[in-house]
Parts: sequence; C-alpha cells; structure tokens
Amino acid sequence: MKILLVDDDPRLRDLVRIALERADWQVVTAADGQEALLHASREAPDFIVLDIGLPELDGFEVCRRIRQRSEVPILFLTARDDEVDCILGLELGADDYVTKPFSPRELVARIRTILKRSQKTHVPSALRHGALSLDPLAHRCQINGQEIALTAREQGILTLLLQDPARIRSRAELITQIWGAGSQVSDRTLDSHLRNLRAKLERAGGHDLIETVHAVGIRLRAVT
Amino acid sequence: MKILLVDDDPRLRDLVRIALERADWQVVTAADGQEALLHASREAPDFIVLDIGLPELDGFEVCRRIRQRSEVPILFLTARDDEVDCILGLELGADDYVTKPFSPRELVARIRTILKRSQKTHVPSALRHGALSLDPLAHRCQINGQEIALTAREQGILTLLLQDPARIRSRAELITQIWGAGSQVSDRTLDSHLRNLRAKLERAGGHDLIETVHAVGIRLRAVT
DNA sequence: AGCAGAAATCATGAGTTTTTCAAAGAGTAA
DNA sequence: TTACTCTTTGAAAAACTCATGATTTCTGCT
Repeated sequence: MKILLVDDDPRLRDLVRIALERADWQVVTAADGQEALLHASREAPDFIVLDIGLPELDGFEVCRRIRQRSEVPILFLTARDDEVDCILGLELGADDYVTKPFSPRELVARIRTILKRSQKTHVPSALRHGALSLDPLAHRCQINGQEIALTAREQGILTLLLQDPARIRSRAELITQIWGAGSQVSDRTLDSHLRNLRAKLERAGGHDLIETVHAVGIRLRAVT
Repeated sequence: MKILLVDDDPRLRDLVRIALERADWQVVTAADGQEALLHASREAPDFIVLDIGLPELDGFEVCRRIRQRSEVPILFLTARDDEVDCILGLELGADDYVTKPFSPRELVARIRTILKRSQKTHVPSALRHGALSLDPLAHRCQINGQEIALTAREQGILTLLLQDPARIRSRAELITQIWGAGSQVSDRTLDSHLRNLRAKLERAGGHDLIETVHAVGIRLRAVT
C-alpha cells in the first residue's frame, strides 16, 4: 500500500510520514504541485494526502489533474475554513478532508476508513473501449493487443475520450481539460495532436476510431 | 559464518571482535560507512553488526544501500534512545538492535537468534523477466542462458527495473534509489550507465530490452 | 444544384526539451 | 602499471509541442 503525501511544510511532512509508516504504509512525499503530479503518475500511489495551500499549483488544481487520469482516493488537508467550503462545493472528487491542526493518529484512522471503503469498489485502472485499451498511469496503450507509443498530449486526449466514450467533447473542453483553464493554445494545435493521434491509431489497425461531429466536437466511434 | 562488524570506536571493535570469534565466527571489521559498504560487497558477510553513529555515512544510510543489494541480516548498535525511535519508525529492514552499553555475551545471543530465524526463511530471490534473469545477491545476470558481467551501477539499474517490469521509472527516481536521496549525480551520469547497460544487453542478444518513454522515464519492454 | 462561410484537416517548420552519444579524468583493484 | 569502473561534460540527435497558413470538407441557404 503506497501513499503519496503532498505538503509544502517539511516538518509536517516528516511528522505525518512517520505516522503513516508506523501504519505499515509505504510513503512517497512531494513538496509542491508539480512534484505531486509527477509522483502521482510515476509511483501509482494507492492513496493521496493532499494539502490545499501549495505554492504555484494549488491542491485543487492538482486534484483536478489527477482525476483526469485516475480514481485514486484523495484526502485533503486544509488550514482554513473557507477551503472546506470549496472542497464541499466543488465537485473535485475528494474522498475526505482534515483541518489543520490534526493528530496524525486521526489522519491514519481516516485513511483506513476510506481505503476499506474504496477497496470494495476497486476499479481496474486501465480504460477500455472495444479493441482499444489505455492505462494512463503505466503510459501504455494497446489496440488489438498491439502496443502504440503515445506522447503525453496524445495520451491526454485519448484518456479524456475514453472516460466517457459516448460523450461528444468540444475542442474548447478538451483544451481546458488538457492544458488547464486559461491556457492560450489554439484550436489548431489541438487539431495537430489529434491528427497525429489518429494517424497512430490508424497505423495500428484502428480505423476511424475518433469521430468528428461537425461544429460540435469529437468522440470515440461506437463499438460495433 | 562470516560477520561484518562496523563501528568507529577501535576499543569497542576489539572487544566485540573477540567475543564473536569466541563464538566461532569469522569477523571482518570496518571503521566507517564507506569501508562498511566495501566489505559488505567484497566479503559477502552472512551477518552485519552496524553502529549508527558513524562518521560521514551514518548507519542508516549504510543500511539502506546494503538493502538495495542484499537481504543479509543487520543488527544495529545504538548509543541514544532517539536512534531507537528511528530504527523502529523507519522501515529500514533492521533485524534487531542493541543499545550501548551492552554485554558482548548478549550480543552474541541476539545474533544466534537472528541467524537461526533467517536461515530457515532465507530464499535467494532471483528476478526474471522473459529471457532475462538477475540474482542481485549472487551478482549474476543471464540472458538466454548467457552470462553477462554487470558493474555495480548497471546491476542497480536493472534490479530496480526488474522489481516491477511494467512500471515506468523516472531518472530522478532511479537516481534516488541507487545513489540515495540528496545525491548530486546528474541525469547524464545515469544515462552513461544506462548506455553501457544497454550495450551489454544488446551484445548478449537482448534487443532493446530497456525502453525509453519520452519525458517520463524508462522501463523494461513488455515480454511478448 | 451550387455557393459562401464556418469548421476541420493537413503539411510544415521553428523552438524546446529530452535522450543519446563520445571522450576523458579520477579513483580503485588486480 | 594496467585495466576497469564511475562520473562529468558538452554536444549531437531525436522527440515533442505548438503555431501557422493552405487546403479540404461540411452545412445551411438561395
């Protein structure tokens, strides 16, 4: 059982780390949002403890991006009450939260509860759709058993599409999801990646998998 | 039965050495961390008695590095209580500890107990992945039955990759695991070893076994 | 059916980042 | 010494991202 602990305060990090390790969990730590995202994908943790008040990329944004790729349980650490409101208000996919200051003992108990709950409903991490399968964490994509090497952007697009194959997504939506809100990349750029992605799928035998719905967006073609 | 004794105090070293030799064990001594690591690999001891308060490389670090390569039982010598906390709190893979001052007689008894226990459960674990096999303890690597001579670093990389073949490991992660956290070696250094390792594997018929995932890391190529 | 404008696709290339490569110095063991 | 390993360094090569503008396709309208 591996836990990713994200907090910018080294003292708190050490304190919590020891508590978690006492509970017989393997701990990976990150001090900021970027590092957190990195470890979230590299280490494939089974649980994430995430502070909200991070420098640069804040906890909310980190959570949002992780949720794009994974359903790993996330517990927030918050310092202020208004942050709690945000957690509850936004649909972030948080599993629980703990307000600072807190006792490490309590934190461990909370994590145990959530893990127990989530292990029952455990979902395999790989996404599938017909002959296509994609495991974003392992960074591995196959079609008809044949491996395809995707770049980060291509995988991002395909991951989003696979999360709800029937749904049509507009370019604007894809851009927001992949590059984050307020990004400046143009529609044409997305199209370029889309083109490359399609070419790779095509080459691997997946004919016309990504369908264009004119003036609306794109989606995966229904499995026949 | 060979025992490696690591302590920076010459008096204590002699004292313990005599006790151990009375018990009919062969004794190798080291006065600091570097020397300890050296002997640990050269002499292939069956047991290690390791003082924590060593100059430069402390006992924890020495233990960590030895554990990368071997499951040899380790018993810690500690002078202070807070060090005990560390041993217990951190998952270092220590088998036991003795606080100074201690009686040599007691130490011998403890070692006997551990040896008895470990000899029963000791399983030399060779790692395999397709045609590739690696036994880190024996420092032996084969591919298609053909023996390959690996340097320490090369084996370190390959061992990590083999521990979970599907997983992609970033360069940073590999460096942390192999050289320890806070090490100063550059990514290029790792690349150099990687290059050498790949060349050796290639030469022995293992084509393109280590796969690069651009901007993410490296992993073993999936066995088809 | 044919047209105009919008939307999507395509081809290309500059700019970055990441990876690989090669050469050489320092340290260590035989 | 000689051979080998480890490490550093700098630069070449490769991969990737993104932007741009030309071209093609689509759709509603006359």
